[in-house]
Parts: sequence; C-alpha cells; structure tokens
Amino acid sequence: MKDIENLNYKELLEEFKILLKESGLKFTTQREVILKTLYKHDTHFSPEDLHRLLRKKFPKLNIGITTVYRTLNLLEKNSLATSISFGSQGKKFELNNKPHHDHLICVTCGKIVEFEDKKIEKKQEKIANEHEFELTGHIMQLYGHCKECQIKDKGID
Amino acid sequence: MKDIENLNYKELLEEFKILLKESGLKFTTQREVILKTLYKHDTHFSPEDLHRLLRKKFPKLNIGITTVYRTLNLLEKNSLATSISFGSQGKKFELNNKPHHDHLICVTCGKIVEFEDKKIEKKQEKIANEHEFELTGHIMQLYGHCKECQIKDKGID
DNA sequence: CTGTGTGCAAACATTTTGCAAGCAG
DNA sequence: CTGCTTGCAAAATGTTTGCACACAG
Repeated sequence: MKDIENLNYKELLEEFKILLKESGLKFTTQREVILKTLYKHDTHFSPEDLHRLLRKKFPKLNIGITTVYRTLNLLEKNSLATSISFGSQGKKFELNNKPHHDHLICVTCGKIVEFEDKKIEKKQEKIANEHEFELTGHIMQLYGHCKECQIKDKGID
Repeated sequence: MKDIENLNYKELLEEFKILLKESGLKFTTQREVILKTLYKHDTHFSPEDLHRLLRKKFPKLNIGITTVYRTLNLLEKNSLATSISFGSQGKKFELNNKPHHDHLICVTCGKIVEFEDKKIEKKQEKIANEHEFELTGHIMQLYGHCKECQIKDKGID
C-alpha cells in the first residue's frame, strides 16, 4: 500500500496522475477539483455534501453526483482516500494525506471526532507480537452518544 | 451507560421490560423474539438477515422488516445493542451482553484471533470522556500477516 | 480518432414514514 | 378503553447503472 502521508497538494496531485496513467484512465477537471476540494477542506465529506460544495464553487462545471461517487470510489480503491460508514447515514470520505488517526462516531447524529493515541497503537503492536502477527494496519472506531445527543435523548423526546 | 455485560437471557429480558415500562412502551411478542434471537445467535445481524431468520423461525408472527428496524434502533438507543458497519455494507447489530472482544485478522489466510485488552478498553473510555462522548461500543480490528503466512509471503510473491 | 468520462434519468438498495387495524396494559 | 405497535405500501434516502454525447490523450 502506497504511503501518501504528509504529501502536499502538488505531490498528491502528481501521485493521482501517475495512478491514473497506470490504470489507463484520464485526468479530468472533475477529478482534479474533487481531489483539490478534499485536500483543502480536510474534513470527512459525504458524497452529497461534497457534491453540493462543488456545484457551488464550480458552477460552470455542472458536476454530477454520479461523478462524485465514482471519483471517491476510485480514490478509495487506490488508497488515496478512506471511507468510514455508519449504515443508513452513508459513507464519509477523507484523504489519506495525514498521519494515522482513529474515529469517535456519534451513533445518533453521525458526528465524527478524530483522535490519536500512541499508547494504544503501541499496545496493538504488542498484542500482535504476542500472537506472532506482523501488523499492516487497523481499524478502530469508538461509537457512542456525543454531548449534544446525550442532552437531546434525555431532556426532550 | 447501563452495564448489561454478562447478563443471561432472563436478566436481559427483565432489563428490557423495565426499560420499556420506563418509556411508556409496550412489551410485545415481536420485541421479545427479536431480543431472544439476538441473544441466542450471538452474532452480528443485519436487519435483513435477522428479518429473514425471524420469518423462518416464527412464520405465524409474520413479522415485518419495519418492526425489525424499529426494534433494533430501539435497542441501540437504549444501549442494549450496538450497530457497527463492516466495510461498505449496511449496519450490523449485536447485543451488548458480552464483554467486548476484538479481532486480529490475517490478511493473507483470513485467520481470525480474538483478543481482549483491558488497558486499551480503559484508554478508549478515557478518550471518549475527554470528548464528552458516552460510549456504546467500538470496533477494533488489527490486520496483518500471521506467523504461517509471513513464512509463505517471504518465500513466494 | 478512440475509448474513457460525464451528466442525466432510471434502476436499485436500504431505511423511514403514514396509515388503518390490532393488541397490551 | 386508550394509545402504542404492527404490517403494508409508499416515500425518502443513498448509491449504482445504462446511455448518448463530450472530451482527454
């Protein structure tokens, strides 16, 4: 798996172009603005949110939701992006250009908070070693109710 | 978060009934068989799979997918169950009546090793608290190469 | 030019909602 | 009896596919 951690936009773009060429695919304006927007906003985007933003910022492009889906899936397939999903609320995507981190996810409103914990990562390594595994990666997602949703759930309703 | 770890079915059922009463909801056959089936099978169920199984095992009930969704959401909202998303497919639900165990997965041969680590669990709680989340569950999956496959991988490939 | 990419509309898949009838309390 | 619950059908939501035209290489 290619390591694109800490790449700046120019490097990322280069990586994307190489990857397209290798697969016999074409570099298009749509694909470019999707990559650029993901890079600039550094958030978890749902396809729908990203699409809305793109239509607003690049009205002339008249970009379709279909293209957004296709490009996000393309990025994920090639390890330039990662999606995290929570069922009915759909997937959210982020670029893989920053150091590894994990996610806290509110099961009520879908809010995502990132966190990083070196001690846990260390412990994971240790567990892997104990079982004679050579680690290549991991998923860790914590699910719960965020502050706002705890209030909502208890107060009214 | 209510602790329902290690409850047997009778206790779990009691907990469910109390919870329903507290919310002014009713105890119905549908809700009962859903709880019981989740308890018995001790797996991650998608709503469709659970629905299919329920229709097969309790044909007279003629249970609707709607009820399955509603009950699973009810259980999750009250922390008796947790839903997680495996990959790109929909949600899967499991009861919270067992201590959470996690998985080490060999990406080559698919072998799965279960493990449990109290320190990591504690740390996760701490992280959640720092972000004012009330935890309901988590996924932690470590991916890597198991001992046997490390040998194989080095030989060939 | 060639074949991939695009937007659109329609198809699909999954989950939620409106409703009339059923049933728990 | 009261009003929550249910199954059904329809709607809403999220995602993919077929197609004809556009465009990168």
